[in-house]
Amino acid sequence: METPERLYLARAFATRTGVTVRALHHYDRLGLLKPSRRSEAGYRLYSDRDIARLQQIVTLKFIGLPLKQIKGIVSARSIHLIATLRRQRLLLEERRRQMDRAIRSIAAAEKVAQGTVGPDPEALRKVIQVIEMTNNMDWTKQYYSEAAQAKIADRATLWNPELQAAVTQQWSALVADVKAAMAAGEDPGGRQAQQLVARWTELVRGFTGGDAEIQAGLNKLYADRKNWPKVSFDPGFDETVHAFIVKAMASGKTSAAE
Amino acid sequence: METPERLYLARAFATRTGVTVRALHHYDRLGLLKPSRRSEAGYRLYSDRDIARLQQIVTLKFIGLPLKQIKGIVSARSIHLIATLRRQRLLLEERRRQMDRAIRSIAAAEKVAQGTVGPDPEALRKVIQVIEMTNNMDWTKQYYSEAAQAKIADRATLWNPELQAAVTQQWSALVADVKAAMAAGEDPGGRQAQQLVARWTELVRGFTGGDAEIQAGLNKLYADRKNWPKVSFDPGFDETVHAFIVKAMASGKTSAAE
DNA sequence: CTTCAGGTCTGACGTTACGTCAGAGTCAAG
DNA sequence: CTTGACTCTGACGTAACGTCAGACCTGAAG
Repeated sequence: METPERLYLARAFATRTGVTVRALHHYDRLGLLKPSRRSEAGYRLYSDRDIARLQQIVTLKFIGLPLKQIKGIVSARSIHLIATLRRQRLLLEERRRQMDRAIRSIAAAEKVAQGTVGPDPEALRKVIQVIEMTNNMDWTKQYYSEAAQAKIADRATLWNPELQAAVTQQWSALVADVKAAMAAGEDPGGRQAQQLVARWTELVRGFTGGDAEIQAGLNKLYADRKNWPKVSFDPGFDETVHAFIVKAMASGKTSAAE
Repeated sequence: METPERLYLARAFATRTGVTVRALHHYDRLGLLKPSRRSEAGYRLYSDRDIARLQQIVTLKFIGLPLKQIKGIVSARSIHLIATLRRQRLLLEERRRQMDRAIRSIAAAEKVAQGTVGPDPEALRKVIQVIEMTNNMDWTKQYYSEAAQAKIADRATLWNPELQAAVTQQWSALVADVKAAMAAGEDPGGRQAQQLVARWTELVRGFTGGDAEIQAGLNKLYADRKNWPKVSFDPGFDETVHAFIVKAMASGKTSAAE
């Protein structure tokens, strides 16, 4: 009989397919979806076949593919369809892990924020601390054994922003003192240096609680320092400082861990 | 003694804090982080205090806040810190659900794509089908009881893209026939109409498997049709078609479900 | 003193997927 | 003929920088 070629004007087509008219213009310009016809006046006329194509586009957009790739897939045959799907999944999974970390950090921050009263001169600082702390714990997790992780989580119950601030402060001070000692040409075996070592091991104990498993994880963590994300804690702590302490430890009788 | 006011040049400051020089320029222009001083030549000179501020910025960026909001938080006191955290968390959680759906869809698509051989004239179509199918199942989940969901998952094992294509095709054909019957002024009680009803109930049975719980969920789903996402399946299916079938069901003795 | 490598500055355009005007033409109805 | 409702194209805006490009600064080597 007759071809029931229904033609839709922009808005009709748009509402029927759930996109906006402007998006249709966009896809048109990109060559992603050109209407099968144009009216004399230049109006876009979409057919039912266009619906199918748009459907594909929308679906591929749903899984997060950029329009350029979508074009490659629906226009020509992209031999790499399977590879593309896989890459996209891995990419999304990575982002998801990232978001999980962010969400956990915020949740932790909300708890301490609830605790603070008044406006927030100090609240912000605490929130920042907690977010970084949570993120760091999340991030360093990979270096610890299951057992060590459990123990850390256990010890984490007695943690709070104030303590964190104090400890950070102590590390900064210690690092500064070590640098000063080095600048003064202090002997790694001397009494001065040994006192610094004592403060150092004391601070480390504050974190490990003297636990060997935690200490082992900490060593692995430090060994991989070149891969640390740049943003973390870090109170001026550098290679030379660490080297000095190690030397001082060796020359002293202190045989504590690295 | 003397103020140990260490000053960093752009690159030094950037590498030390893990951001790029260009990002520093950007934050400067936005008024988010202006270096405490400038050299005679106009070079940016960052101090240790700037480090602290940048640290805050980076941390807030980590939880996904836009720079504008970050500015509000670190510059003035944003009384809404707690509210901001909460909103941001909810937003991220929403996005995460969205991503989870996409990931599950891709995973399902990868399976069928593995199955297909050669290039992909047909593969794309299958992949699209599977993605939509998975997404729809994910989406419609909310309407079904736990028990119904289990049963659906059970029945889903005998599902495949070809079947899906065939069923979609049958629905389209049926809807077209119903429309034709209505246009012809067919009597809802007539034999023609009753045959249409039979086809209809048959197709519904194909999905429900005759299960009452699934049927109940399906009814809830349909009742909420005004909230359906525009993109889904939908073979031309509209209000008038449904009304005709309901009337035909009522006038016939067919007492099957709605 | 000149040159050269390497770092810095500002300004402008590119990116992603459209949203939001703005000015102008189209179309059916009153 | 005038509305009102659409449509079209072009241009600018968005977020957070990346990437030149052209010009300037600085310290060291020749």
